[in-house]
Amino acid sequence: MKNAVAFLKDHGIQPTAQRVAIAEAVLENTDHPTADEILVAAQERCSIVSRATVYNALNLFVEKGLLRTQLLREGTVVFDPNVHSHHHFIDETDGTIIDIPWDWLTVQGQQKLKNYDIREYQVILRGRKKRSSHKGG
Amino acid sequence: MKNAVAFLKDHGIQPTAQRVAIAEAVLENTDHPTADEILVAAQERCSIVSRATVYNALNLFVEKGLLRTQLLREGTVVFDPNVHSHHHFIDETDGTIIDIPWDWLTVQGQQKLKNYDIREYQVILRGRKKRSSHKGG
DNA sequence: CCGGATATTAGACATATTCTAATACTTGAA
DNA sequence: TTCAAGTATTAGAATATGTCTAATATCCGG
Repeated sequence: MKNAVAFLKDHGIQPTAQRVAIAEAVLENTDHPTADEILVAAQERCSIVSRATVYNALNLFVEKGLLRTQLLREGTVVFDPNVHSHHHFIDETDGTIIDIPWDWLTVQGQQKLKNYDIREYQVILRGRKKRSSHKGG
Repeated sequence: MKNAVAFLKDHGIQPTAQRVAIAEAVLENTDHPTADEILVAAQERCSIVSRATVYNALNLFVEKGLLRTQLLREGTVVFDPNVHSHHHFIDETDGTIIDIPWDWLTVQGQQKLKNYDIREYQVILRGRKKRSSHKGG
């Protein structure tokens, strides 16, 4: 996040020190962090940020379209700065969540669902990431 | 659930009065209830059932393969007596969760995911159920 | 009926999230 | 700079889901 201040302003969000720290902690984070993980990262970054402020800011960011929540972990919501359509893979060994590009997968058969107005969908896959032999992973 | 007692026995579960009430409350319930909803339904059914027993029994049923948990609602797990592969549609107006048969949808492109061992997957769709004009729904 | 294994229970505990009400900051105008 | 109004932050209380504990109750084979 090169310019979190401008990014927040562009979305009509007053860029306070706390919000900038929270934005920097989450907006380029592809690890699907929880609110608590974002709290820790934001506190490391610059200022004294309270838990309530992290929740307030995250909910505001979601409302303003900077973030989306995803139901991918038991007991807690995770935050995803990728607000475009995509799929998710969950590694069962350690719970790692990985974004899967939208165009890697095609879902066919939606004409069967003619009684439903589908606004969005995603494929959620579970399994294990293979360790590739010659490249890092 | 015509014979919850036999069903529990078949799965190696001692069929106490509480467990039978819980089984009857959840095993033919396609509404994807939460633990708390199951507690209420079980209490209506027959006996004094405590919250702890509901959680104990539900976790046991999951372990023994009678139920599966699904992450489809914020803040709480839901229980699904359909333990076979299927998809889910979530009605955004009221949160209703509807099972979608496995063979209605086909997911293509999994060769792109050659670095992942996929154990299972499902499509999660969100939108609104249309009211069909000549049939109930 | 006895005793050991198993099941149930209330309430304590842990955690995630929201609410409340007080305090602090920001901003624009005088 | 100072003021006031609006906005943001905060600690801690409140709520909700779920687990744990330790005491009690039930079940079942002998």
